[in-house]
Amino acid sequence: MVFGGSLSHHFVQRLDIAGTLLFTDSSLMHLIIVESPTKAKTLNKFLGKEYDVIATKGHIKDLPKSKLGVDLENNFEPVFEVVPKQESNVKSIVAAAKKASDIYLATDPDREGEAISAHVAEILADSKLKVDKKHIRRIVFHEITKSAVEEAIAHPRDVDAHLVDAQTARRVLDRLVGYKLSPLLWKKVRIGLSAGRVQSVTVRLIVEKEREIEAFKPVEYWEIGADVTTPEKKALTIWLAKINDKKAEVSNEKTAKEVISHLEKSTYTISEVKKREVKKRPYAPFTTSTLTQAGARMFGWSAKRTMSIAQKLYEEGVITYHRTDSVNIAEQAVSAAREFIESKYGKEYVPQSPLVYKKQSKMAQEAHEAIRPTDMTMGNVTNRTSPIDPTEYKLYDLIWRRFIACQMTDVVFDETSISVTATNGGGEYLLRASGQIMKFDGWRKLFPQKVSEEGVVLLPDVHEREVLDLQKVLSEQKFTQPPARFNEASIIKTLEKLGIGRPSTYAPTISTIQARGYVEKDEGKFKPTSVGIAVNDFLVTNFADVFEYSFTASMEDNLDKVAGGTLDWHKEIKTFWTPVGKKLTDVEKNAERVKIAVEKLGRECPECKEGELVVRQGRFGKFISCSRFPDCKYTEKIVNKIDMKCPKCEKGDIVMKKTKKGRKFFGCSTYPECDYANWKDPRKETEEKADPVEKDQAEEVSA
DNA sequence: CAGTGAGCGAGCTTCCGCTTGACTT
Repeated sequence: MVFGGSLSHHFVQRLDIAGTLLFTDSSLMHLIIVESPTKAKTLNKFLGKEYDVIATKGHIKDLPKSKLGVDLENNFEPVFEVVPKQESNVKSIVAAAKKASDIYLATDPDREGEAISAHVAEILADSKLKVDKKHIRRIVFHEITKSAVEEAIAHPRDVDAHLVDAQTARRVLDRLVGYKLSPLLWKKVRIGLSAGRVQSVTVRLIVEKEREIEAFKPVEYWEIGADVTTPEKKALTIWLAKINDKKAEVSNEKTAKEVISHLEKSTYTISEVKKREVKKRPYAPFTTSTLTQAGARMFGWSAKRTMSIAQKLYEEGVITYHRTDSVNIAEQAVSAAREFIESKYGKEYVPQSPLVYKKQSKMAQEAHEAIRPTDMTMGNVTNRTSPIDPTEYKLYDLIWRRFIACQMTDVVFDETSISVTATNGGGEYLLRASGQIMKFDGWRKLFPQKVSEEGVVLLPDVHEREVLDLQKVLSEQKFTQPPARFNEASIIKTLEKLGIGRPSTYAPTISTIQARGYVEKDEGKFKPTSVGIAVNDFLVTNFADVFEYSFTASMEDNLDKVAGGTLDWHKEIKTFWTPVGKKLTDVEKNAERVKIAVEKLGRECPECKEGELVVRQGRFGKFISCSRFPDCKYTEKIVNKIDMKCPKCEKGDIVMKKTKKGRKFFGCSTYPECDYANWKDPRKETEEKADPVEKDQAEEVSA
């Protein structure tokens, strides 16, 4: 099967390379190497049988896990080794290459993808292949469509050594920060801790937010308004906006009482009625960041959960790749969406020209498309032999609606703003009411607005110079609120804005900082622990530059220079590491061991009767011990009982615990007498089998 | 998956980013 003009061209080229061999060995093929196995499967389906597509499943070479792998004495020379878990996969790639006449390295079109291609090329160069090294070429495509692949194959190039250098620099920098500063923490704070360019700054955000909250002083203010009626006896509520032509600021009870007494005696006249049309564009299609934020906001899911469900949808072929920072959409998908919208909702819901979205982050690499359904009609989800899992459907439906909506017309509101002057009671006051009425739903057809949302205030029909009857002056004392703690959605949003972390690392980073005991979730909000605060202050004090919020952004600027060939990567790393390395030696030698704050319980130690019991944080979470440690070694466990007897011994209570990695599990309180243990909440086991949707909600409540 | 803090001093912990299974006691 010949597939487009560009391929026939290659066919000729291939004959030149391999000569008559092709005619005698029909097993020789064009090999395409990609990263994702699902992508390989898709490509294998729509490329002909002359093509073989195989996946690297991510990086195949990396620095060793148990060593630094960077030679500080020798210009930061890194040691990239085949990743142990990838050995068998690498063998398959080499085997496939041995059957190939030419090889296309089609890993993702970004820094990491370029490095993977380089690593594949290195491994293949060391193997005995029939194909000449010259015929291992690099191709890139941003969409998994036939035309994008055809176009890519028509324009092969060599691996970009500068881009690979940029990846090397990034990798070496992260390794130096992680593997040099973590051991420093083991020495100065506690064993098993970790530091890193991304995780430590994420903890810093949470620690500093907590400090803002602690330092916050509520400020009193008064909200003042009036219930009035129109000449037609229609009710209307208006709110104070200006006093004597200045912004109304009522900050204490005395002023409030004065204003209220004036308003009670005032005459209310409508001074202005303004009507205007307001349009709102739909939201951009999902990226990893916005998808995980929506998963948290709409379903209460953790980023990890949203991503694992998205992974399944991707593997089932019903959505595009879910680890992406791009809002770009394949042209074919846009046309398909427009056709679908017209046939299902009508012409008036299709914009004149397709809507184009601009990247949300300056640091976005846009190696993939936005996250979207692969079939606009949902046919591949609804017409299945076995029905889709309800939880998967929930996320799929959200992705589908967000995408279809992103190519629909604006929602149009009539916005009315009524200004009312209140005079003759002492002082001159301006009060306002505003409301919106939806005139055309547009993309809101797929996201109906709830009555409780703003903009659905219905206003009576009124006219300028009409006089209103005062029914009641309204007043309420209020206080400004402290800033909100981060939750999963807002921390991911902030990281993305700062350019810190990547789509593939948002969820794992959140898991890591919890597993290390740096932060805890309290009703879905992140709070720093005493260990998190101690480690953060130690790192920020001693290595201010590295853990600055802007560090990653300036690193990226330099990596761009490396990628452009105007900066040598060794030089970049040397400039970075020289001062940090010096500081490290100094801190290692001179810094005191960090003391971690303990919470006092105000209870005497039952063993020595001298010390006070305190809550300490160990590697496995919190526990109670004597303040006189190490003189007194008394400890007490903090048990988290759930209301259930152990099903195995029927004597102990079920308690909730955490593993070293921070994963929750349920065990028997009489351990080690009884060794009952379960990953899942034993109370929910029976419900789960009965109703998978219920299970889903139950898990979230407990999470 | 059954602990924790300090310090004893054998051997180990740790990073970010790319990608999936292999694990489920």
